Amino acid sequence: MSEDDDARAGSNANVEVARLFAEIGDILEIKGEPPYRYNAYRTAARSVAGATERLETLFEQGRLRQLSGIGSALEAKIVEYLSTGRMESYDSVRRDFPVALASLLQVPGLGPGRARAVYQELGIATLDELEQAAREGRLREVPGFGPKAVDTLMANLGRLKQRSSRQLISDAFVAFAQVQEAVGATTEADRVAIVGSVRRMQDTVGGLDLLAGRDTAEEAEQLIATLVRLPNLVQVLDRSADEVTVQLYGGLEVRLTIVPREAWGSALVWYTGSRKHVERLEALARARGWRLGPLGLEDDASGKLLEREREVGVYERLELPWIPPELREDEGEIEAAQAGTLPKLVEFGDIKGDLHTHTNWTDGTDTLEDMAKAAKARGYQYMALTDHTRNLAMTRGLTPERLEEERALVTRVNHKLAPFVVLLGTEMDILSDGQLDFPDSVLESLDYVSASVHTGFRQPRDVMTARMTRAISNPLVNTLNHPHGRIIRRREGYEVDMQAVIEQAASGGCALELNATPDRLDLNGTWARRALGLGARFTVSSDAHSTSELDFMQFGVGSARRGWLTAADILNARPLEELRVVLRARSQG
DNA sequence: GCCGTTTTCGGCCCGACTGTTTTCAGTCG
Repeated sequence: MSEDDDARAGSNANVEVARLFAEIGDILEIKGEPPYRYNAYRTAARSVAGATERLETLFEQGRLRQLSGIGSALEAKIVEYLSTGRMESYDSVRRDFPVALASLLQVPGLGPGRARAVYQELGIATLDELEQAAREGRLREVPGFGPKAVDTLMANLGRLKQRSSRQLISDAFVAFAQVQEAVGATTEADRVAIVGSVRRMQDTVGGLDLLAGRDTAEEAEQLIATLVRLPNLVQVLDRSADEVTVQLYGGLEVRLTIVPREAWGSALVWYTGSRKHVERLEALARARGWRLGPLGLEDDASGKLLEREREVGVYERLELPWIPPELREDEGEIEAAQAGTLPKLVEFGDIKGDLHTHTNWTDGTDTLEDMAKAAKARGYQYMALTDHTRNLAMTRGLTPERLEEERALVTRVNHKLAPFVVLLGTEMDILSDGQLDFPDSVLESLDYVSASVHTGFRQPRDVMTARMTRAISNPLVNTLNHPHGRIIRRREGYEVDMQAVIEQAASGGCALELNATPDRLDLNGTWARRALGLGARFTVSSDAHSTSELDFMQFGVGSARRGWLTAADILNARPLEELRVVLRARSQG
C-alpha cells in the first residue's frame, strides 16, 4: 500500500462518476426534461455508487454495461471520464444552470419548476440565498409565489435546517457487506463485526462502527489499508494504527476499530454500547472493586484480568445473563436481567410469513408468482398479497373488480406452490374521513385486511386521530400499517395522537404493523414497547415492492426486539392455521 | 437514456390538491 493509492482514493472514479450522473439528473429535471431522461441518470448514479468493483477494472474487462442502468450512451460517458477526467455533457448542462441549484429541490413545496423560476428571476441558487430573498420579500416578485407559498416555504426551510444527518440502517448493512467482501479478498482476518448503534438495530444510525480482532500489528495495517481502498470512498476522516474512520458516497461514516484478538469479548461490550448501558456495567464493576474497559474487565488493585475473551463472560462476571444488543439502552434491561425477567426476544427464524407485499399489479415490480417463490425460498409458510386500492391512483390501485382478477391469480399460484400459501389481502387506503376504500362486503371476502393512510397528510391532529381510530374500529381490519407515516430523511409523520390510536388498536384487537422498510421502520422499537404495555398485538412485515425487498424483514425484527417483543406478540410468527384463527376471530368481533 | 419470455420500438406510476390563477402550473403521494 503506497501513499499514492491513498491520495487517489480521495477522488476515486466510482464516486466522481456517481456524483456527476446524479447532478446531471438534477439539472435535467430543473431544465424541464422528461422524467425518463433525468431518471436514467439517477438510476445510473445509484448503480455506479453501489458497484463493488472499480470502474477502471470494469472498463478494462469490458463489463461496464453489466451495471444496471448503464447502456451505450452512459457507458461512453464513463469511458470519457476515465480517459480524460472530464465529462462533456456535465460541463454542458452546467452552463445552463448552476449545480448548487439542485439543493433547492430538498425543500418541500419547491419542485423543479419553481427552482427554475427563482433562478431565472432572481439568480438564486442556494438555500441561504433563497431564505434571504424570502425574508426580504423579493420572492413575491417571482410568478407563482403568493403570500401563502412564501410562508410555507419559510417554515419548510426552517425544518430542513433542523433535519438530522442520521443515516438509514440499511445503508450501514450494505457498507458492512462491502467491507466484508473487501476484507475477505485481501486479508486473513476473519473477524469483522458490527458494533455500535447498528448492532443495537436503532432505526437510524449516526454511522457504522466495526470491530476487528488482530494477532499482529501487520494485520491491523492490512485491515486499514483495505478500508481506505473501498470503491465508494469519499475521504479518510481519521486514521491511526488501530482505528480508521472513512466517509462513503452518500455520507455514511464507517469507523473500524482494531483490538487484540484476545480482547474480543470486552471490546464487543464496550463498542456496542450504548454509552448509558456501558456506564451501568462500569458501575457494577466498580462496586466489586473492578474496572471495565474495551480491553478487559480487570481487578483494580492487582490489575489482574478477570475476563476479556468472551462477551457473555463479561456479563457473567457481573452476575448478569447476556443481554441482547437491541436492549442495551439503559431502559430497564439491567434491572430485568438482574431479576431474571428478560424477555425471550423474537428472532428472525420465528417469522413464518410476510404480511405486507406488493406486485406489478400496483406499484411493485415483480409478478405475484415471483414474489411468492421468493417468500417460499426464504423459508416462509405464507405471504399476504396486499396491493394498493383505487384511492391511491398513482400506484394504479385496485378496484374491487381487479381484486377479483387477482383472486384468480392467487388460486393458480397457490396450486403451483403448495404447501406454500398466498393469502389474498389488501393494503386498503383509509380515506380522509376515516372510511375505508372498499365496502365491508369486499373486505369480508379477503383472507387479510390491512389499512393505511397515504393521502391528506396535512390534516389537523384531531381530525387525523379521529380518522385513524375510526378506520381501525372496523372489526374487518386486521392491521394498521405504518402508523406514523414518516419517511426517514424525507418527511415527518403526520400529526396524530398516536397514544389514542394504539389504545384503540390494543382494546379493539387491531394489530399494529412494524413496517420493516428501512426508511419507514414504523412503528419503531420505542413505540412498539409502549403499545406492548397496552396489550397490543403486532405484525412485522417488509412492505416489499420487489423480491429482494423481502429481505427488509431483518430490520423489522430488529425494531421488534428493541420493542421487547416475543414471538407470541407477533401474528406472523404463528403457523398458518393459528394465524387464520386469529384473523377470523377479529372479523367476528 | 434504458430496456425487453407481453416489446429491438415504444414504453417509462397518474390523479388530486393547492394556491395561484382567471383557466392552470406545480407539487405531491
